[in-house]
Amino acid sequence: MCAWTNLMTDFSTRAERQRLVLKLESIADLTGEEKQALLGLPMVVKTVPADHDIVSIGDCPSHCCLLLEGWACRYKMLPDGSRQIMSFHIPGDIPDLQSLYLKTMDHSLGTIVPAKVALIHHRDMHSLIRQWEGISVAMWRDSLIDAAIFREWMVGIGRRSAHQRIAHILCEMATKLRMVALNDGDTYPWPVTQQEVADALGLTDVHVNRVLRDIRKAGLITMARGVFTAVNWEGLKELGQFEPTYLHVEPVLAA
Amino acid sequence: MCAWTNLMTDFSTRAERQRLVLKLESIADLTGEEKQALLGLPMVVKTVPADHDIVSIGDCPSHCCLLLEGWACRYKMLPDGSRQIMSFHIPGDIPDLQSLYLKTMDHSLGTIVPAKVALIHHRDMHSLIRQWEGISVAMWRDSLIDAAIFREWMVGIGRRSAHQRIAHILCEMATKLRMVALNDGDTYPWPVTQQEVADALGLTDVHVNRVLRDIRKAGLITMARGVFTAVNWEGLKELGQFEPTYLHVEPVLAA
DNA sequence: CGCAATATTGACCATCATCAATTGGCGTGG
DNA sequence: CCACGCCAATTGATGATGGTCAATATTGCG
Repeated sequence: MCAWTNLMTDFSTRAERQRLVLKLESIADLTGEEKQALLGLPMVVKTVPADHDIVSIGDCPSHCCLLLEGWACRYKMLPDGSRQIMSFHIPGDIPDLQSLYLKTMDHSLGTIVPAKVALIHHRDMHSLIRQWEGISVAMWRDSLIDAAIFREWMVGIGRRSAHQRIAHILCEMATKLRMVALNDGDTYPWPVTQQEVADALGLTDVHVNRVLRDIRKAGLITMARGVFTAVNWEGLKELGQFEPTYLHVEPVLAA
Repeated sequence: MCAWTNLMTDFSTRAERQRLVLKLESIADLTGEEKQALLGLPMVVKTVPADHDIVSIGDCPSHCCLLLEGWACRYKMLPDGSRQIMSFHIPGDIPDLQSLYLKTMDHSLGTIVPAKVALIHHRDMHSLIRQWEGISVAMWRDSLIDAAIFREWMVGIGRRSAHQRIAHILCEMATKLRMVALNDGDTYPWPVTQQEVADALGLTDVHVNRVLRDIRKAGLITMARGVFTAVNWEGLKELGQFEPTYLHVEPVLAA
């Protein structure tokens, strides 16, 4: 049951294909030819409502998906009905790149808010990777950075307090949003419910609520109506022990 | 401070290079030429004592490491001295493949017991990947399976009880050991201390001890002197909610 | 305006952490 | 061969972080 069948469909605009170039350029160097090749990549654009799967566990997708608008998350359900969210994704991300090499999805990818995604056929992606070294390197780096973020989340869930975890994820998402210029000053979009934060951090919604109140009262952030502001960025970083090395934003020094 | 400088060093034997072929064949199809290419790969063998880093956080390695003997783990230390282990590795694994594309280590790789590793220069690995499609696919799959295991651990630490987590990790390691024929019947090597299990699962050593006692008393396992036996494999799987899909051992159907 | 989803707060409780002491296994050296 | 010492395993007592259950307030939205 793919949520996007029967939904609005269109061919991609140039601006949308440009998004992919911008994303990959942020993680590896690309030649002019490589950028041209990316701009020629066939993509089909679909919209997906909030809280719907883009790809579900057990699926064997034939396409990768580039997130154009909205937020998504990867998650797994447990037998008792609880959920673990394993990553949040923002525009520019390619959350199911892995389906290129692992046929069966071992988790689901769902929207958090209404989203627009571009579907890229595996065949096309494979031939691009085969042909262009720079694109291949960018894809490698992207999925390895993905894994690095998983590891950092494990550290948080395993060894950090609830206060530290929440501060940390705010820092992480703020940094990721800044990298693709999706924020305005110290203010960031925050379309995630407290229940979703709880599912991401191994907590309950009730506890997330209390901790957010503490962090607000401590004057580190404000948060309201889908927006969060880092009032005291240094303090927030310190509370969350945020050290962005694992995001590997280091200047990319060619292949 | 590389732990292996000044330690015993040697060129690899054919059997050791064969290990790499076996590992990669277990995750992707290789042609005869590709296997030959792998057997020709220059490797230098080193021994590393127990509890020493093979690569440390912050390092910029010039080599990848193939684990030949012993167990290793990837981990991060926290400011308060606590530790999160993010993966266990057994012979055949290439735990720092990521250093091929991400210059700086964002975590450390250390031994659990005395180990023997083969070092492969990035240059050689890169040229192999560039030249041989099958080897490239195997490497991709390997690092994506790695990421899938991280995600599964997140699920455990975030949402499973201590009993479930411990049962789950026993199932996982048993399955991995069976895949490379490192066990004997229902008995598996288990060189990991309770403290290390605790650091992997986000628990304390004391609690791991109590939970292991429960699981032993329930007749699911026995564990002693570096060896563990699955007495009731089905029961253990059920307790741990172990579903090995995420290990992607599905029959590999060509590229 | 009214419903539904989300956020918020309170009271109580459980899992797991902390602190501390004891036991057992095993290698080493006298 | 046995005593010593070290490390890991084990057990007990107590406590704190975060979970559960439940009620109420807000907010967004048609």
